[in-house]
Amino acid sequence: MPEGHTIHRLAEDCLRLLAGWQVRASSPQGKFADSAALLDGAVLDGVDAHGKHLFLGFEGAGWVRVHLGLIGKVTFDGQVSDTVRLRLRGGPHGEHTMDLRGPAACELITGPEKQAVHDRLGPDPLRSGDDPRRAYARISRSRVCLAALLMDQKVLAGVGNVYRAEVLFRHGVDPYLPGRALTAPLWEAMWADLVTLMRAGVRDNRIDTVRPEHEPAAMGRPPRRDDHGGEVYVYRRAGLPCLVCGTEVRTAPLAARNLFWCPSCQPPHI
DNA sequence: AGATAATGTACAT
DNA sequence: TGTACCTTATCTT
Repeated sequence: MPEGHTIHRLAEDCLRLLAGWQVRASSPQGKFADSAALLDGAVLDGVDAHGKHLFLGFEGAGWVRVHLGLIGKVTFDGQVSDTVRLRLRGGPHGEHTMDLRGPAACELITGPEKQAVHDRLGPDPLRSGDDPRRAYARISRSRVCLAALLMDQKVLAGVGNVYRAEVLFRHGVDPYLPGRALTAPLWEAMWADLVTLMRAGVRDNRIDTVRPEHEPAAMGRPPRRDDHGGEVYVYRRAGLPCLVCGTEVRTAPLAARNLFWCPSCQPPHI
């Protein structure tokens, strides 16, 4: 379930369960075996997350950069499996196991290489101190539509297909609005909303975006949970009635992903 | 701007 | 058995 909140939650979990102790590192699936051998016995001494990149720091050995891609997953349940790219076992008595499966990237890098990743990413709503005006400087100069810009990690880091659809809906913004037509106050509001939504996402380990007054219970509808466990307005709800106005939610491919929106709550610009 | 490849799982047919 | 997927790097137009 990889959007930015997942990665920041993983960083917290790794810090809590594994950091500060020597780890046993292995690669049952094999692809990371050489690097795992270098890490084996090192102390995990730092974690970091920026957008959808997770960094695990090992004393004297550098950083492991992990990107989950579309299908990567991390579990802490210790189930034996031969599809595990990287297994870390640690904690005070070696009782915690982190298993990484199917990542798009898992590589051992240096400090400067880590910095180069930060340099090519935009501000992240989950990194306190990141400046939303850096994103706005690019958005306000672009003719590309907002739905594409919100997913561009050079513009804004951490937002994926769910948060882009939901933040556009929550602000009544047409996904096809060109970036240059977005006003500064509206961008400030969308950023502030992303900070709130994504922090809740880290806390709950899932994406919930529906305001209490639109919860199915409050609307007299039966309770509903979407496929990924959270409550959302439009993501993957194509053809279903909008939770606010009842209009059918629409879908269309945009920037290689399925976009979802409500044509009456998010009316077309001009 | 679009098409494709890569990786693992879950759910539909 | 097929297909969708909370992604993106790398190709071709």
